[in-house]
Amino acid sequence: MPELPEVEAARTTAEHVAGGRRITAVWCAGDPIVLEASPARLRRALLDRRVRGVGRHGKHLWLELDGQPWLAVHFGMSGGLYTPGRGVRLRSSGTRDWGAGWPPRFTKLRLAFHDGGELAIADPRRLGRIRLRNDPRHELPISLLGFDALRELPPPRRFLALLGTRAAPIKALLLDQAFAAGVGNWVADEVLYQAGLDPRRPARALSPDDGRRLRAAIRAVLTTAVRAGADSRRYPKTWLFHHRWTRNTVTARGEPVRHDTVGGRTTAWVPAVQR
DNA sequence: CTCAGTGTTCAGTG
DNA sequence: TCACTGAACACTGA
Repeated sequence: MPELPEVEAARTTAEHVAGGRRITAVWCAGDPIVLEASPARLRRALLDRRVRGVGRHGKHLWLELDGQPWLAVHFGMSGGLYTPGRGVRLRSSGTRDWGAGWPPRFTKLRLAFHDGGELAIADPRRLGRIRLRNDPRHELPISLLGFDALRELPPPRRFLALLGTRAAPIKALLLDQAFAAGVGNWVADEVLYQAGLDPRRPARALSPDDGRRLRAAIRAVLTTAVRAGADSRRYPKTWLFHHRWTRNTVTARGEPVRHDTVGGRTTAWVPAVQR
C-alpha cells in the first residue's frame, strides 16, 4: 500500500475516522520490531487523547494529538491503514488486500474512538515502523527527507539545479527519499515513462527540457493518483502501471515493456518511447 | 521449494 | 568524506 498516493489515501481515511475524536481504546500487538515504543508507552501516549489532525510527508504519516508525544507511522513495503465497513480493496497485482476482515490479519495497532469509529494499522512483512515523536516533522526519520513530491515540488529552476550534481541513474535519484519524498518504485517508473526518459540515464546528463518534462510528469502522476484515491482501477488506461506487473507484455499502445534492474529495483520501462 | 516484492538501512567500494 | 551499490531485513503468495 505504501507510496505517496497510497499514504495520502490513508491520511484522508484517518482524518475522516479520527479527526476531532477522542481515543477510547488502544490495542497493541506484541511486536517489538514494528512497534518501536512499548505497548505501555503507546497506551499512555494515545489513550484519552483527542486527534487534532493527520499529517503526511512523503510516505510518512502522523496523528497530531492534543498532547505530546504524537503517533508517527511508516508502512514499509506491505503495511496499510484500515477502518471497518469499507469495501474490499484490490492490490495492484489484483489479489485481495488484507483489509477484508476485521480486525485485519497482522494488525499491529488498533485504535477505537468515542463515536464508535476504529482504525487499524497492519503490516504482514514487518518492514514498517510505529513510533512516538514530540514533533515528527523535525525529528528522525522524517527530518532527513527531501521535498514532499506532491506538495513541495520545487519550481523548475531549482528542480533542474537539484538534478545537475547527481551522477546516479535518474531512476535511483527519484527513489532517494532525501531527494523527493514519496516517490517509490511504481511512481518512479510511471513518471519516467510519461516523461519519455530512459531510467538508466545519469541525472546530471538530462537536458533542461528533459528536467522540465520530468518535473511535470511527477506532478501529473501524483495528482492523478491522489485524485483517484490511490485506487489503481481508476488510473488512466494509458498508464504503464497496468502492465508493469506482467512479464513480456505491451502497453495499451502496443509498445513492448522491458524489465531491468536499475537502482537496485525491478524497473519496467518502454525503450520505444524512453530515451 | 524457490523467488520476487508499492521500502529502508548499512556495510563496502572507489 | 562523498556518492553510489548491493545485501540484509521479514514474510507472504505465486
